[in-house]
Amino acid sequence: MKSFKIYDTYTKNVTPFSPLNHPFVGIYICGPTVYGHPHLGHARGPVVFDVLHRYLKHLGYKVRFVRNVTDVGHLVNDADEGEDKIARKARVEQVEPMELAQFYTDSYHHMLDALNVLPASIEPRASGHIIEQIEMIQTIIDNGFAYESNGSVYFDVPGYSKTHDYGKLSGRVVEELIAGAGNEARELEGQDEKRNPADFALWKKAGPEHIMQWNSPWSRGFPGWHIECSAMSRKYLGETFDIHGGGMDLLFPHHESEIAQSMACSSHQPARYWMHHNMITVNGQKMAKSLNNGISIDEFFTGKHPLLEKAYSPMTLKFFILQAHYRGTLDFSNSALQASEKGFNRLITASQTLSNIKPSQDGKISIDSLRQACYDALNEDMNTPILIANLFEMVTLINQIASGQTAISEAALEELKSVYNTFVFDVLGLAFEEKSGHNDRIDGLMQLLIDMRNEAKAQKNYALSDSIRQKLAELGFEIKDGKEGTTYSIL
RNA sequence: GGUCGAAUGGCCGAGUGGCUAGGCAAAGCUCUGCAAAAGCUUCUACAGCGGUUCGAAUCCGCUUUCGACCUCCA
Repeated sequence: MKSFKIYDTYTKNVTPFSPLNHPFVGIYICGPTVYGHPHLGHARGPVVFDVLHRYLKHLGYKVRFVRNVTDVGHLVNDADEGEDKIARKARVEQVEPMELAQFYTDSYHHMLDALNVLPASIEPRASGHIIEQIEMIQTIIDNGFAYESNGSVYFDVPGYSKTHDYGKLSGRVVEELIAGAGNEARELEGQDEKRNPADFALWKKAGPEHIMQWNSPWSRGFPGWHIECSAMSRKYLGETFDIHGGGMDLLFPHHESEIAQSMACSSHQPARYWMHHNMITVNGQKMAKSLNNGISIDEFFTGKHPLLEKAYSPMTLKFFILQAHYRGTLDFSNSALQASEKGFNRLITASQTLSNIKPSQDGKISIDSLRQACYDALNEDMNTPILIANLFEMVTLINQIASGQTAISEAALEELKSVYNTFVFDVLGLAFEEKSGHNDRIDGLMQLLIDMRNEAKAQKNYALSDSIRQKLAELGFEIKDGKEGTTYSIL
């Protein structure tokens, strides 16, 4: 059996995964900045890393999964100048900053619940770790890698890069960053506080317009962009932990700076593996606020957006995401979503079919190779599309058995049930969707109608039987006549 | 402008040198009172031009088109 391998962005190789302290695995994922409702693109990271979380658990690891909530520190403008994003929005909406952060954190959690994402072991907030951030900044200053300037503290990139490789993760050339390459066309405010344009803020002195501010040795202010993740991952996972994940757009400067901060603080690489998922695009372009092409999660689930032909369910979205490899871009389109919707239904219906299958003495089917193919797919850098392809092979097998075209032994059937349900529900984290609500009373009611229709059929009263079928279809119930009897599903 | 990446059948999307996924859509057949569901079958693609090789979607070069990052971003 192949071992679990993941693509490490830092070394740019697919490398075998082995945890620092077997069987424990520490994972840190950069969570959302809670200044707005989540959009479609925000769903990808949680879904991708949920599979990682679930698969590692399935493999027997004890996982501590940390996902932060950024409720301070991200600025509206570049160059470390400008208002805190959250504070700005709070002023606009006339509410407490923390009220706003809570509101959008809840919104984010609603999305996670809908997508059946496992809860994080720890979900730290940046605003709750100001002390840790200040301590870390002080250590970096003491170590000579940061300097104070007018109440703010900046990381000394040129100084750091004399002895360290700033830019390795994101493929930047540090000399060009130091020279300010790419900044020529931009008007950057407050660069005079910095010794070098490549330097980034660890602490910012707050002006009176900043609602969120804290005391520090340097000024009353707020922490910089990147220090929160370094401080919180360090606190909960240690100076070095196993996997750090996030979107590819965080590669630079966020993750690059995290590495620098950790190295400057403790001479340790923060993460042993860096995993980055790609973006969801709309018409080939990244979904982003600035492009005004964002579809909020709520709009997606209700279908209320000009780009949407209809509403799509959370599981359709999850399945859509999992049908592509996490490192490739994934382009949104209605036809692709509708294909995913049908594919997901096929997969989930097969699970129900499977539970009704009867084993046979002369069954010759073996699913050993299919099971192995499932593990191989995930072991090879979490290739969920190949895993799903293998699951569909099982679906065909399940349907063949159910229609009597082939037979399966009791032992093989148990194995098939175990493998299929494990991967569909436990590892991929897909779930039945209670559209109108399957329950005992509906089931009983439906059985009554099915019996009545079958009686009509037996009496060749097709007008009545077709009428029952038609009326049920109009109500969203699909009647399926199989060899083993009649079943129904809710559309 | 710099750095990096992508181009696969009607659509989505795997696949890194020979065995050429999977889903959706389409067509035919089986089953069915008729349907639906399900099964079987068919549709065999790799942007273009060169090169390497016995053999290339896969490696190399060039061209074209597109994208990401370089600024908050999942």
